[in-house]
Amino acid sequence: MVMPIQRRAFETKRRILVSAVSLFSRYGLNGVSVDKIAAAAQVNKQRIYAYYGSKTVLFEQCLVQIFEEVNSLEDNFHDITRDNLGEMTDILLSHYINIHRQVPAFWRLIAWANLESSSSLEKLSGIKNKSLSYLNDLYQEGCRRGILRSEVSFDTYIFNIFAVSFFYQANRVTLSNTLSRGLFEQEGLSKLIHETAGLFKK
Amino acid sequence: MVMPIQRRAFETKRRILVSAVSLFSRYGLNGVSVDKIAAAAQVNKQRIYAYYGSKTVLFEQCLVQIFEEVNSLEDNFHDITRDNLGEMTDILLSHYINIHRQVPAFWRLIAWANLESSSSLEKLSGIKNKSLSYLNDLYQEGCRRGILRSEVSFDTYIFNIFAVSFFYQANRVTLSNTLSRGLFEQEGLSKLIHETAGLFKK
Amino acid sequence: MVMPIQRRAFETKRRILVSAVSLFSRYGLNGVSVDKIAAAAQVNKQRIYAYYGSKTVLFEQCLVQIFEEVNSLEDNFHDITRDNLGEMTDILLSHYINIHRQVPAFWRLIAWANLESSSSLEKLSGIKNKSLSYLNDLYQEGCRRGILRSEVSFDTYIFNIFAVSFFYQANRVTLSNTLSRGLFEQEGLSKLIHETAGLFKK
Amino acid sequence: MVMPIQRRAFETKRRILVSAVSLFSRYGLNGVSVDKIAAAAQVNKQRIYAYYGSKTVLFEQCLVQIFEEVNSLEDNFHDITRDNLGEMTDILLSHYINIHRQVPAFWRLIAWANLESSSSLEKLSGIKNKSLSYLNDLYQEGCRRGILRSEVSFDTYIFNIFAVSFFYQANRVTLSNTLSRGLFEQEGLSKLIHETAGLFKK
DNA sequence: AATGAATGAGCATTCATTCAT
DNA sequence: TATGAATGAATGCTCATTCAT
Repeated sequence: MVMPIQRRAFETKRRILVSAVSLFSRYGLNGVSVDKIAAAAQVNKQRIYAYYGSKTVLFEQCLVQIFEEVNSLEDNFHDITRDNLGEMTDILLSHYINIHRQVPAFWRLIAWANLESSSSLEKLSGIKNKSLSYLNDLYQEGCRRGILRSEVSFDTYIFNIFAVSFFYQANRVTLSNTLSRGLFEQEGLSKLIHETAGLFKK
Repeated sequence: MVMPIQRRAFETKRRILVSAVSLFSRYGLNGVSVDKIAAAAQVNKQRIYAYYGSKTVLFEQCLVQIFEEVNSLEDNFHDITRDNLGEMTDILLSHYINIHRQVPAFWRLIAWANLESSSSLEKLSGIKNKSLSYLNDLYQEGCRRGILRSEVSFDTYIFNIFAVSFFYQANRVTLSNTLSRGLFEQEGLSKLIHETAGLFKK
Repeated sequence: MVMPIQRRAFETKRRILVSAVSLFSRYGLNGVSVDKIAAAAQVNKQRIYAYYGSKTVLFEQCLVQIFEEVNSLEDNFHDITRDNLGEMTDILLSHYINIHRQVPAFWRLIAWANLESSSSLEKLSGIKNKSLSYLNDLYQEGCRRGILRSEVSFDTYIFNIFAVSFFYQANRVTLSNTLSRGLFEQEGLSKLIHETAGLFKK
Repeated sequence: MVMPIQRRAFETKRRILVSAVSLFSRYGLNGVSVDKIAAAAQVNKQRIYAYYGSKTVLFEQCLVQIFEEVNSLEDNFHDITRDNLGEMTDILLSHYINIHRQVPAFWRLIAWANLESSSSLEKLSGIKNKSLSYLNDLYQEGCRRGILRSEVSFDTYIFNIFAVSFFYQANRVTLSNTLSRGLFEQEGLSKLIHETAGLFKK
């Protein structure tokens, strides 16, 4: 009693990707051997080359995969509505900081890619964050109503949010040695989020 | 006319460090072989082990080195005085973005360290940013005079500045594929700096 | 409008052989992968095993194939007749040198086979050169008439012709580095052919 | 009690070359793995790269080595003198056929090189056969005395001798299946040598 | 007849590190 | 202090061959 052939192949390919995301995010492109990915996926090494062509291509596919995964976690932005625009920034900051905490593969793969990729990663261009236009609409509404600062563009707004949440996770090791360590305890984080969110309120 | 033996050893050790900073920052701990560092420093490989013990220790020394280097570039904050507190944030943002552009080894080594270091990098603790207390004084003065927002702590202030400048450089590759590419042209950057600085003004 | 199934199989088998001859002659038994033959023949790899059993057997079939091909090119020896026996050797030398130039797969496969084959290549025994007896008759006639040297047997005669023409092509790379390079220009070749042919004339 | 370091290294390098000549001549560039050479030479694989750089370069060095070896076996041409010019060709033919029999690595490496080398093997240019000018002198003398055919140039003469002796060894496998098998028995060979030598006598 | 999936061994080359001088 | 020699384990990738459909 065997699996239908396409499904089996599909699962093999999937298993490779899952293992690769996990390993690449931890150790980076150069830190992981194809052998180890194959072992982790319980797959013959050759399958990796049959399905992905090269280690580098596999790495890029991992990036695409993690972006899609994280994108699909953002449906809950619909709890931000016209009625609680004042808390929008708090919600977004908390959301992204949480994402980076719960899906560390996200910031890690991004960081590895920025360091190790010589290529232009054009495959990512296709994965536009679908929430952005929705958030933009809300942001404009907030400005109109005088809740948010209309002299600050949405581009700057979202950039700051991304920057703060990414930086907070991605630079823990160095930051906790160079800035105050309190930042990484619950109280410090709350203060950071609250005060940063305040920056955008009128 | 030969160099005294201690001085010669010192220069050898130094040459190793300089080459290592350059190579590690570009290719990371795993991306660089000891052979290549030795070749770049025009030094026998064994010298590296004699002076630094292991590749990992050498990498950590590179981090310390780059932090010290960058710290020494910050003297010029003395052009921020009580008379131009309104432009303080613009100056700081521009300064750090410039540093990251001119000394890419800085953010790169930091990024590698955050990804690759399992250790706690305690050696960095010693290198407190000596400018911070000076900037803190200025910031408090700005708040008192009503130029800056007194409900925002200095911790949050400096964190945001570090985050924005680091993120801007370190995530170029992925950002230019996922956010607007205009960000990385002159006009986009000016807008980002100006609007971000505005956030901190009352 | 589909091909009858047997004919289709026949063509598949043929396509494999043609691609294999081309690749094996260029890169040898060890230099060619079954995958590449399959790709060149636009055939599933498994077909090769179905039709030929193994890579080695396929290689031997290529040898047989090229011998048959070259044999079929020799009909034109009928332009050697009793009336121009004096030019017989010139014609033969030119002919074989031309063959080796135009069908390099011939000498190459022969050379590979002599180097790589541990087996005795008995399959080749069946392919006797059908021109040989015809040429033998002409040679004897030439001897009788005093045009050729009757103290030289036909075996020696034909061996010399094969040797010179084969060696000329098959050792170009090393010869042009160890003997005179002029050999491989038009003039040098003409001289070689003319003088060698002269050896056999009385 | 250890060997002086340079001598030890020299022997290591030598051992690699000897093993490589033996293996490459038998199985060709593609048929031999660096691992096997290292094992045969009882040497760490890395040494091969330290001393020769790559498998290809090592192969080329093997060619150079075998040419030098064979060249050094030719001193005995001094048994050809002005007194036995009539037997010169017999002696040369026997000599080279013997060389190819006793040092099969010679013709085999040459054959592999002609098949596998994409490069131009310019390293061989340096190793001009030092006997050639000596033989040329004798040949001219033979012509003057009316023993040899003055209408045949030395170039053609030596080419024929090289061709026959090489072809006789290098094409055994295919020849014994396509021409008469008697060639490769003692009697057949004697006849071939005697009759071929006769071609060059007046 | 034909195909994609799968495998285990092998490949050329490089690595971090230690040894001997 | 400085160096070349040496090592054993990886590394990314390919191979000939077989299996399942």
